[in-house]
Amino acid sequence: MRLTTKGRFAVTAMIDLAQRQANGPVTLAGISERQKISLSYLEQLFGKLRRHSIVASVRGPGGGYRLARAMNEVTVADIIAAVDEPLDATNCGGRENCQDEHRCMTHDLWTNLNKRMHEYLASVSLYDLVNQPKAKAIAASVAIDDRLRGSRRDNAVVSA
Amino acid sequence: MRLTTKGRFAVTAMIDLAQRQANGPVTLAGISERQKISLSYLEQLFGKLRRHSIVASVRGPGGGYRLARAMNEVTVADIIAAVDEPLDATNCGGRENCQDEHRCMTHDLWTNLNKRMHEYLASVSLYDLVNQPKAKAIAASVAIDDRLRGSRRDNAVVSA
DNA sequence: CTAATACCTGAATAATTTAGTCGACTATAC
DNA sequence: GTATAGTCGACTAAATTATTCAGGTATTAG
Repeated sequence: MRLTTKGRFAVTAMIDLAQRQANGPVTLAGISERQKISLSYLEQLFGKLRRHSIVASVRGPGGGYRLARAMNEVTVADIIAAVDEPLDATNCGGRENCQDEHRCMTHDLWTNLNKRMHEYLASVSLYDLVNQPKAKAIAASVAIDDRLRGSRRDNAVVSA
Repeated sequence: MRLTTKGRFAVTAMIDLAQRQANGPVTLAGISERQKISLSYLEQLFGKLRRHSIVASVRGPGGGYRLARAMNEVTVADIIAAVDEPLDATNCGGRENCQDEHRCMTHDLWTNLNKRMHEYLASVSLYDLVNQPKAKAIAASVAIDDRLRGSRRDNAVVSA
């Protein structure tokens, strides 16, 4: 699981779409203008989102894109996975010779963190983002945090 | 907050360091060989980690790197922030003209998700990663269990 | 039917980031 | 003094990200 500016564009565009689809299909031209993302880049991203059945297209005048499922059925993980395709199988993709004990151990630890990240992003839906009662959002993240043992929780900073 | 292969290299290297530092300073050459990361790339990464006071260096023969703080005082967010520097201030970095109502709203929603991501990564320390229940042993026993019971585990892909 | 709209596709390319390489230098242990 | 190992800077190759261009196709309006 990677989290890059590309995924950020996709999530931002999807939030825009989710917010506006009530009035019918949303055009990429509109998203492009509102979110300042180049139209062709959006076309590439939405091509992938469509092929992953996250959005559906309506062609012709008055057309555009709409969500293919309910808002709470679309997670941030779905969006990022659709757009980042290459799914980056870890270095030693399962069967590569992990001769060194320690090498394999580190590898396991990393993939485990990766898995947790994925679970977290899969727990946040488009619905959560758009209908964000702030208390709810915090409660959700705390619930996730509680599943971790012995971790530090004091440093805030959040300059992400 | 970005999560790229660069951050992955840094986290992997830090896990390796954390596991081995009990025997004294750990050399980059060793990490390079074990984790298959080019030495010079590690030098770049550890230069940043050192300048962020996450690791400390010991020069000369027998030297290497050690953690600058206790394992549970170093979070994944710390590591990634140190290595990914540019801290990617969101498009409209606070004071850019957010004339369109909707534009600003989407922006807020995005930064909120970003913040939660950061909080999550800040809740996972190096200690958590290194001292987690041995995935390997568990995986092995589960595999045996499956053969005995003939049960089917839907392997949930997670190929993040 | 025609024209306008908007999705769809692929290719070329610029910009940026990632990753690796090289060469010279500094501190320290022995 | 010599070998070890970090430190620094600059250069380069490869990959990814983002944009632009140049065509298409499906659908609606008139």
